[in-house]
Amino acid sequence: MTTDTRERLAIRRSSSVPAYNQLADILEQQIATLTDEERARALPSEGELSRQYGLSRITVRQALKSLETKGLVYSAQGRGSFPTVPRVKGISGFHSFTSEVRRNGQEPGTRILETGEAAGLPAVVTEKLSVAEGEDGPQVHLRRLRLIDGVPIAVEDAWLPRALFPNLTPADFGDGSLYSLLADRWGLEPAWTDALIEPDRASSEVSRLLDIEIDDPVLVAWRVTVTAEDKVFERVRSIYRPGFSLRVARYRLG
Amino acid sequence: MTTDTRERLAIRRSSSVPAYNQLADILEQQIATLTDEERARALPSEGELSRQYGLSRITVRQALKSLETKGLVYSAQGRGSFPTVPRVKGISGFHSFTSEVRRNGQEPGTRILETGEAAGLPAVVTEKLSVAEGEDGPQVHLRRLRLIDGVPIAVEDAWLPRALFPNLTPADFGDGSLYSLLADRWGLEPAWTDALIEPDRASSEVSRLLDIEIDDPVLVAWRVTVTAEDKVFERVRSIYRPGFSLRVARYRLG
DNA sequence: GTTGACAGGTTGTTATGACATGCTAATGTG
DNA sequence: CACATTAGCATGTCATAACAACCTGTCAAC
Repeated sequence: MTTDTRERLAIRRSSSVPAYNQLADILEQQIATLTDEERARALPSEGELSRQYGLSRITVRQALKSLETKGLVYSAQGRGSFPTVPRVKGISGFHSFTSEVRRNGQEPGTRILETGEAAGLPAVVTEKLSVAEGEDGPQVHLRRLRLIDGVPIAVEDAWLPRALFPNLTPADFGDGSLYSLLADRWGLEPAWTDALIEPDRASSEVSRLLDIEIDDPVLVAWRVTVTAEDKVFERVRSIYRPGFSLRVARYRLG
Repeated sequence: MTTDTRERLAIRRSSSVPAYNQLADILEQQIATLTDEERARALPSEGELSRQYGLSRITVRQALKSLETKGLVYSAQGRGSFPTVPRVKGISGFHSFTSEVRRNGQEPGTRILETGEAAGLPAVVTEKLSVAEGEDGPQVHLRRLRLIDGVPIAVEDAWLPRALFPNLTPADFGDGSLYSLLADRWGLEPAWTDALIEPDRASSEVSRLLDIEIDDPVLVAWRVTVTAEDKVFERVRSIYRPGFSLRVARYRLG
């Protein structure tokens, strides 16, 4: 197996994708297919990878560093680099709902409840997410119901700043992934999110949408998502049904 | 001011602290004292910093990269590096409760409710945090009530693996910061955390401790914290009172 | 059998150098 | 004045090199 498989996983120097990114992708995929016993062993050493892929050690380290930042591996001086152990399962409210539910082996669903435009953000949003005066402005609004295997899981209100997405219209909100659309048309991707999570009781409207009782305990998440260049991408309020667990995986401390 | 101040903030090459860490600390502190207008401007360029501190560009980049990983700055090719904008306020359930409440300008309090030892983790914990068979083992248990300005905020159950903290006894749980103790005695620090957050109703016991009504909506957080080398540091269940917002700041996506 | 020194392998830190790529503002041209 | 070009500066990528710090297993000495 080895030689043949490895040949296909070579770094393309002509590609516009940096070599360290290509290597990181290769390693990430290899790690994903490891058995539990193999995960306990060290990855090939930096020198080994350097030789195998014909890259300098600096480039190899850059690839490993990016995997470490993602929380996929850790390095121990004198010992080597090792895959980390995934510690929680479940759905995160932070990444793409659709792809995450699907990766979890379940069927995601989305129903658009309402779309529109607004001159600014509602007061609750500016308060919860401490939006500064100058940061407000025209928004595109989107209200969706999220489902897993047909069961309503959350009511989501999203506000997208018109300034960042000039030609975006409510008509663009189709079946496809919203994030994919925004990445394709404007080349913008979410990189970070800040959130506030609080307990609350279901209002009559929410109870109707989520098919639960009024006053049932729900979880409310207020999020602001920014790009790598710290531009606000969207602001979201999500209301999750009781019994649903929000997953916060690989959160960096310190 | 300039010359004098900058002289004191020099990199000590004899120190055991790496130069890039020293520079990162200097920059982090400088950023913290910037006015809003100054925060909109770029930091000194890599070449500038390189000259100012007598470091190679690689070392400067390493410092900037670590600040970027923390979410404090971002870099834009062709333009420079810039401080990011803090987007949410509040208390995080993930870092040191004491220091975070204090930084927020409030007075933290902790009351130890119960300490003890156990042969293993309770079933709820192993289930929620999907603990593997071999990963269980003797634990030191600690139950605390957390307060802010005298108001009870959360009931926290923490389980620390005996294997990682050999000589730890319930008697060690004093007034001081638990994290500081663990760092001093065993040289271990939390680096990552995985969490599940879910809504629930207050039980009679919780309602008594938090001084709320039975069935009030509360927020339950299940967390497992690991060191940089992916060793389980502690597992915690926290139950937060209604009205309290859990902050998840600078969570990396993608 | 236990201990200690040591060799060899591993990651960590730092330097120098070169070129690629992207942005901005000045310059020049119509 | 409006617009295209361009020089200069910023970060991004990648190579080579050297030494430090740390860990593990081997082997000799006790």
